Amino acid sequence: MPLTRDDVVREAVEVIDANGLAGLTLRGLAKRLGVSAPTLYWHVTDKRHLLDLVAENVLAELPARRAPAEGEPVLDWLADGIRVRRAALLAHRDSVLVVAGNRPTEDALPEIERTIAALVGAGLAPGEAVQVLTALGSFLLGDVLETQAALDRPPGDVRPPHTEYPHLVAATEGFGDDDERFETGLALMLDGLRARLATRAAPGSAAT
Amino acid sequence: MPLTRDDVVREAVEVIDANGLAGLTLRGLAKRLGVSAPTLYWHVTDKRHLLDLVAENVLAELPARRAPAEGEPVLDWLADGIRVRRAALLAHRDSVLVVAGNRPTEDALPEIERTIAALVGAGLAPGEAVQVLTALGSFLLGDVLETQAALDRPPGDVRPPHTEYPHLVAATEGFGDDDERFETGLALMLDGLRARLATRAAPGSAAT
DNA sequence: GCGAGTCCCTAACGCTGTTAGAGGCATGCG
DNA sequence: CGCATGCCTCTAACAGCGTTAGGGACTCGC
Repeated sequence: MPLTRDDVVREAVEVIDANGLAGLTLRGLAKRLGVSAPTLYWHVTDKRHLLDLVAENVLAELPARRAPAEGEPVLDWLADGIRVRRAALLAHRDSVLVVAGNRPTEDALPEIERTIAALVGAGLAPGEAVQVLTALGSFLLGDVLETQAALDRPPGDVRPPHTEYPHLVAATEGFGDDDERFETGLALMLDGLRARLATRAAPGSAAT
Repeated sequence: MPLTRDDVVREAVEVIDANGLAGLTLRGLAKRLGVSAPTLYWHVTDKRHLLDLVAENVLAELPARRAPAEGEPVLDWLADGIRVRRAALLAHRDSVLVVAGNRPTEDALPEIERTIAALVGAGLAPGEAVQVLTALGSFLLGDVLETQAALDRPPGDVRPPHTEYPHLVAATEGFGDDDERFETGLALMLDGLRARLATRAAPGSAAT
């Protein structure tokens, strides 16, 4: 059975997961597939193209998203979607470097539309809803980027405690892990959003 | 006058600004400096090392930060610091790719200490303060990453409007520019932080 | 005068993405 | 049956990359 494009993409994902994005070479990938390097150019136009397909493949792992359930708070539903995305990104090494810069794929549009609809339904202006959604996306991207970057450089990263910085020392103790740090940031944004929605839905409970 | 390490780093920054990180090659950089490629290894141990120095150089452009003025709201002061950082990152192409993964430099510590101190003074636990600060940093990084990635891929990026997605269409109209999008996200996080501080400073104005 | 240190050079190695061009192998058509 | 057409793969090779080996000037302190 001949090699398919999907075989190539899947193997590329495995290589990246194992060796990082920098560890992905066409020759190495070809060898793993039992094929010579130029052969890959029959299945894929470019390395850049291959990476686009890899990004698509990673994002396609996201489970299809349900609409918010009846009576379910919109913000809870929103937070859940972000957590799912974060998990998907964290599941693949260097995922941010691969995914960043990709405009949303055609088939991601329905979900974006649905999410914006939910936010508009909650009281946001359409443009505002997109801004809020993008901001959440930026935070997600930055968080995963830092988390994965920290994983790449662990050797001897312990710094001698500087007693001259008392707050910093105190902080490193009650800091928590990556998930906790993420949840703190997410809570911040959602709380801000909640406050904003409150001023929209009930503009003073008296005026207008 | 012989070449100095600073000459090399400064020229590297210029090359990245002009041609992007991928456009930086040691041979090209050497030619611009009127020198052969291996000569660079006299001034710098590695390309990786050079990039570390570039990152340091970019971050060093940040103006020394003052402590919050008497009576100045801490959150305003905090927001200002973030805006300054964003401007510095946006001023250099691919800055996120260069800077990401660098643990804070030794001489960034005093400022971090000062910021944490301000947040703790406002009512946060030390660990919490670091989490909040990191979250703001993640958002900043993600925002700049997306902004710069969008700049790298502008050719024919206009998508035909899909009338099947009414909210999306409505949203693209009132969307605003990059700065506005950033300010929306920043406001979200700061509002969330404000709400959190309110519960700390005055824990119920009745209980406890 | 001379060793040490500084700053630069040419030559070359192994790797990368990528192209040129050819060949085998199945299928469908005359 | 013979033959052409697509599919899938190959070897050979190119230019460019980061990097190393080794050497050669030129300046300083002794």
